[in-house]
Amino acid sequence: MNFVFNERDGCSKCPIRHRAVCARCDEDELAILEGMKSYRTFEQGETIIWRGDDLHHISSVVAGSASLSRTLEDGRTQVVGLLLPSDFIGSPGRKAVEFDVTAITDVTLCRFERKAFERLVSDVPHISQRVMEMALDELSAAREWMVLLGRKTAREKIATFIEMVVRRDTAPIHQDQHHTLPFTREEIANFLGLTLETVSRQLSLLKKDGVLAFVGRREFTILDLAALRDATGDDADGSVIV
Amino acid sequence: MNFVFNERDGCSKCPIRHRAVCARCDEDELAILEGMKSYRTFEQGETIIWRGDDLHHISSVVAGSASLSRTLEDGRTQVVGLLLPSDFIGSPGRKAVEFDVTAITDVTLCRFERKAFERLVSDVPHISQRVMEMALDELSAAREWMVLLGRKTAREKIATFIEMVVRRDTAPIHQDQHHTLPFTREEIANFLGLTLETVSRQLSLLKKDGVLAFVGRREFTILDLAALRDATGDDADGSVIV
DNA sequence: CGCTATCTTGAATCCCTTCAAGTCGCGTGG
DNA sequence: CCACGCGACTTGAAGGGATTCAAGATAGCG
Repeated sequence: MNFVFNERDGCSKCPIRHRAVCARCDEDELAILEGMKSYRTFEQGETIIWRGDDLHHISSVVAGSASLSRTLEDGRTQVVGLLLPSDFIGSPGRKAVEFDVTAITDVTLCRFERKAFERLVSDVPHISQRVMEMALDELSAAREWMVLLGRKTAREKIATFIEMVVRRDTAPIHQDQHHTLPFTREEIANFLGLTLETVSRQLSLLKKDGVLAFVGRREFTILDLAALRDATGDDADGSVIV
Repeated sequence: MNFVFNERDGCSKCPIRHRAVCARCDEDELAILEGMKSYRTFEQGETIIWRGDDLHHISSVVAGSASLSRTLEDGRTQVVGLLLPSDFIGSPGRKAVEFDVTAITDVTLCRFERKAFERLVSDVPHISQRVMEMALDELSAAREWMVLLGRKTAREKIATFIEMVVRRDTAPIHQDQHHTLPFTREEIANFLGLTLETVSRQLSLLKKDGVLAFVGRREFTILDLAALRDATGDDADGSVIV
């Protein structure tokens, strides 16, 4: 299941073939997409598109990760979404993007010219069905995050974040597994609506409380999964309804 | 353009005909929907569906308004969305709802049995296209709200909220127009991630600063639109990208 | 006209931020 | 190989904005 991305390969060998906007397409439809797509890469830290920029393409993240964020005039910034492989950038029907998109790691995008993609949305039901599914999933995730931003304490935010990172890595979650934080303290802070100092302090507290153990600054293991779950503020059952 | 809802009328006379999930449907498709729909009403304050409940229907709000919210174990609650006429409740493809849905005013829903609606999503492209559009719009709105919840001060939150309420009423916005807050202080607080006392205090401050004038507790006019805009923390241009 | 839910205002507290000073760790170049 | 330098991180102390707790005021309704 571990594909390595190679531009030369056709769509059928694409690592996100079964999760991206093309997931429901059959071979014939895939052939159409094949003729329309182009790739572009961005380096870590590079801005992929600025808020307000004209939206020439609808893109899917093939490899790497990116963030969606908004920065207020005085510099406060809030991350409103993470884009992982298979997630898409840009909305069909919108001429501009509403958030800054920044490459967290090196990123490869599979892009479609926007007008052409909008025709696909009209003509190929499998496309609109899949985009609908993905948008509804994103919407759920965004609302879940709103609860965190609006009502959770710093400790609960951090615990929820750690649990999310770990769940991305492995399912089901076990104790004593090794994990890596793929973000700086500042990125975590902008994601959780905190300052980087508070993030640092709360991580230290979780460490002091014997919930997490750190090896270096980014590598950690969970020592007490129950305590971590408890600290999230969510219901005991895990709060994840699929 | 001001339809009054009457169950006896067919879909073509429905007040949300051109905005709801059926917006893109032609007359033939509408005839199918006509045979599948049923109405149900809820009284103000009534819970329409609880988080975790089985989702038997996909519904559209025809009249009235409802809120989507989550309540943590200790009672903290966060409103994650407002449902106004034409907005839908429930996601095709999901067996349960993830948030509590509560009637803010008396509410009338137009409902489709979920399984049947999911077949529509597969068979009628105009449905999936429209749901896709609506989900993408909701997603944008949710992300915009995440910025507010994560990074704005109490004053900025209140100013943004007032501006939103006013924009719903009238476009373009003028000073000295009369408006009504359709929520209690507590509902506003749960929407903004604040306490009701803070909401009250900030409204009093805006009044003292000559930005708003109140007639009673819910009725107000804008005295200084520029100051209100300024207080939102958003860019001068209004931040609304369509 | 009085009752009650809603709202306002005050005072104390607390959690997070801000400001400031280090420490750590990693890559680079001597 | 180690010193150096710099970005990332940690920790402390002070400050502030929002919450909490506690009275009252107001308005809308029977």
